Amino acid sequence: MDDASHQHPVHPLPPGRVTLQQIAETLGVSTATVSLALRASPLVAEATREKVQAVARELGYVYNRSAASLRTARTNMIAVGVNDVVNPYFGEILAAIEETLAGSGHTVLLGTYSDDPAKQDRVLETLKEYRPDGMILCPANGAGGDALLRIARAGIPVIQITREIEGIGLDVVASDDVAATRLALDHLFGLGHRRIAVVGGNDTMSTGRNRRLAYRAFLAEKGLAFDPALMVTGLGTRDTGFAGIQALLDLAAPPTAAVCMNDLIAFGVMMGLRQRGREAGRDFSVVGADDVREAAMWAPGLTTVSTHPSEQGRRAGERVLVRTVNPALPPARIILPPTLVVRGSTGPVVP
Amino acid sequence: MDDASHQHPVHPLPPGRVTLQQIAETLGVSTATVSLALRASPLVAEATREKVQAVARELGYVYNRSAASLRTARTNMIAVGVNDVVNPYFGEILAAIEETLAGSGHTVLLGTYSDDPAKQDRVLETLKEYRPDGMILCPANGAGGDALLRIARAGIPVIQITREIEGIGLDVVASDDVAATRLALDHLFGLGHRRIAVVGGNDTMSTGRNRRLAYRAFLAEKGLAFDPALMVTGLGTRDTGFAGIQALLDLAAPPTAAVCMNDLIAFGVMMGLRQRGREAGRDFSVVGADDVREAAMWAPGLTTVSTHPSEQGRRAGERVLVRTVNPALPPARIILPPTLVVRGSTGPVVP
DNA sequence: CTGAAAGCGCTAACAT
DNA sequence: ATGTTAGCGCTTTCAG
Repeated sequence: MDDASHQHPVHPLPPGRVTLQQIAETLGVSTATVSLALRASPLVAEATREKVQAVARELGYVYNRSAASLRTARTNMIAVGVNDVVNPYFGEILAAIEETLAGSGHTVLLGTYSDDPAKQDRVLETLKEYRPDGMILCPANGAGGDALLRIARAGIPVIQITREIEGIGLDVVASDDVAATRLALDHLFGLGHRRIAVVGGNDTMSTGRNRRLAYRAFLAEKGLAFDPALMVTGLGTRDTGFAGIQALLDLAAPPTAAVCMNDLIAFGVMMGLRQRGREAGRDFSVVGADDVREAAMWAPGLTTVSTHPSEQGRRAGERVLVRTVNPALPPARIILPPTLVVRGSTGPVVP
Repeated sequence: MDDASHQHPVHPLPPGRVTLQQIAETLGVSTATVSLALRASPLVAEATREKVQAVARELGYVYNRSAASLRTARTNMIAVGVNDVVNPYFGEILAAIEETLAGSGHTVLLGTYSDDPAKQDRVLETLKEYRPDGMILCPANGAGGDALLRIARAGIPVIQITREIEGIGLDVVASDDVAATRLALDHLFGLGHRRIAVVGGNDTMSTGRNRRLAYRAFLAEKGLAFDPALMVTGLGTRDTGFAGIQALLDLAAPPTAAVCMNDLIAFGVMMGLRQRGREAGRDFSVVGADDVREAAMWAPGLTTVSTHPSEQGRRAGERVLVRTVNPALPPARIILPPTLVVRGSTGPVVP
């Protein structure tokens, strides 16, 4: 009787894939042994382990993580959701996360949503179906907490990064927005600036809200009047900075300095200044935020408040792994202290 | 008799996850019906479909892709392997790939390997185990074709992007290196430059090799002597450019212009020039390659040969999906024509 | 239009 | 130290 012709009554899937089973049959051992041997378990004899691994290599065996995941309910994937990977800030965060996770055998599943809450919800829903062991997310501008909470309730650890939906009780890794704002404003104040604009941000995300509140608190503290015309709302793009500085310079009483929500905005401001025949650091002072690599490369170099993006990524990676092991941990807010980096784009006020 | 206490003799996995089975039981239908209903199959009655979807939502059901993948041998994941996501060139490629794939229901699984062939091999081996439906890879500098071929032989479509291991018969999406080099050199030659350096690249990857050959061919064609001192070897980083231009300016007969392997190198060259009190476009001409977003933002703007990174990403994404559907397609080389973008960093030769 | 049954490839009890 | 067995959650024949 020809066994081979009978053992697979239907075979709709592409044949030829090597499985544990086949290794087991080739060697006349059980699949359990092969499974253990491939994972170098001490339960299996040295000699068998070597034989199994040799045959596996010979047959071109490739471990099937889908199958293992179904059994173990772990995927070794961590989903990362950010707005935009071209933005160097998110690029640095993503790179740091990827590097941290790779070190402990985890792989990044990536989703992006361009600061669009509806798209964010769709993307996160999909990522969830892959059953990642955890997720690291930067909430889209204006997004509510529902999507994140649904994920957490499905048993997947969620780490918020950079921005936070307040009060939903999920881990956060971010930079201290209030401290960052104060660092920038203190620096400019010390240089003699009194009319200081804030460019970018809005009140629909935590960073914008916190920093704008800190700005108003600072003004109040120094006895300076708040002028709404000095607060330019906008997303964190070069365009926001470029357009923003034009409007500010057209004011009857223009500012002498600007604090920007991020470095990209600051680059836009510096370009806009140059177009108006002015030079950052000489005629006008500009402070950025984040300290992306590019900030040091500009001429003049950009004075900025570093929010340590790589460090944020690393910490978020570490945190998600911790939560993977111990899901019951109480929520943590890991708020990194920002640092002022003084370069050439700021200088004493000119009358 | 209490059924609930007997139906699961062992239950080592965390309980409480909602499955198809549970939806089926709640409604008194079969899992097959639920499965079809959730995917909106026309085989199932409108009314049942609605009931099923309502219950699914109510119970907080989350589709388990690991389970589906095990059954269907498709994961809807595409693995992307690049050297470094902080590099804006790869950032743009990655973003374009992600966007293209998301449009057709595929998710990106990310791996990076910092131009290290050994790390590349490890990363690719891991990515392979997730059984992505396809892979888009930029080979590490100096890597051989074995790793890529092993993946292809395991039945996973492989698309090489930007760089290529020649002669292994796998799809490629890239820019025309020879044309790019000619575009840059013709531009400089037309401006009167005769001593033109080439900064960055090496002979262990296709782009470097091709462009350096094209450089020598151009010199020969124009009857210019080849001076090895004008060919600076190095990776595609700002540092390579910064150090490279210093060495070039120290030469007894320094060049009057430089063609760089990519924009990052060109930025480094421009910084190095500035440090020596020279200005790109006035005292020395610099041409980059790739046209990353940042190139337009410099002052002066960088003249560069665009290799259309977003377009490469988009095409690679489309190609991998095509191959997913039809794996037997003959290998294609999709070579995009580069474009010269003239900005301020080049000018007539100064004596 | 719906149900029954088998099985994707792996791991974890448990038994030997 | 190794084998037996069951089952993770889904999709797909095939029957009705």
